[in-house]
Amino acid sequence: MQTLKDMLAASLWAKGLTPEQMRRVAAETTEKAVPAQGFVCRRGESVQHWIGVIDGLVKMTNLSADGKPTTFTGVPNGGWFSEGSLLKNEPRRYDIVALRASRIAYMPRATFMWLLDTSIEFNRFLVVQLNERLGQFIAMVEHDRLLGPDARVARGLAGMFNPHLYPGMGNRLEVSQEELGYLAGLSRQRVNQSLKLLEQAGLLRVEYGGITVLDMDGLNKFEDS
DNA sequence: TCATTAAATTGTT
DNA sequence: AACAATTTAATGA
Repeated sequence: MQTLKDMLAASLWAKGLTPEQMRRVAAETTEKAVPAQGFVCRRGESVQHWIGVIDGLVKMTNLSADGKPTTFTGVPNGGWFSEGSLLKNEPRRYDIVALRASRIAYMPRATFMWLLDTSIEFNRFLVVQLNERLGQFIAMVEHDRLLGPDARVARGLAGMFNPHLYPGMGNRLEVSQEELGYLAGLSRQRVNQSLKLLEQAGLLRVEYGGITVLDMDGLNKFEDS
């Protein structure tokens, strides 16, 4: 559990800001508690905020025509998202749902645009963030088609520890196996099997209410068929 | 602080 | 999907 101020201070993009810039950001960014399974924001809404996860875990998800939910990625503590839709000024394409009770930071569009206009550092950060995100999604398409369930769990987990997108993550992720199932698109039972396999491979440790990553590199390289 | 109970999560079928 | 086992959190003595 951390405060909005802590989170801002820990965010990479905030490091290059002047004290005045920092003050404005802190003053205009609001915080909201979202219960588990609650909507952080909905598909179709016009995008008015850049959104950060102060504490908790959210997923970017969508419903296919036949009602099957598809989760694209999870965003843990310290992650910011929505810059793409903000820049394009289009309606939001995905539902953002809290996987557990979370506290969310909302930076108004005006503040975001102002940072974009005044801070070189902020622009630099965004370029890196967009590039990382692009890589993440490309990799995800690849994985969904080429890798088996065990590897998908492995890569999905590894993706949540991306230091560019989600700085300051420890090596422990507090997420139930059920939640991992939502993220990987697998049943809880299958996730349970996968986690055991990965544990036997020495890549992570399965714990009550979460997992601890032991070998990030190994997770990224894990393959099966 | 310890014991009991309820709730959440895991492991297995 | 259902069930049992396990862990944590909450309660009260």
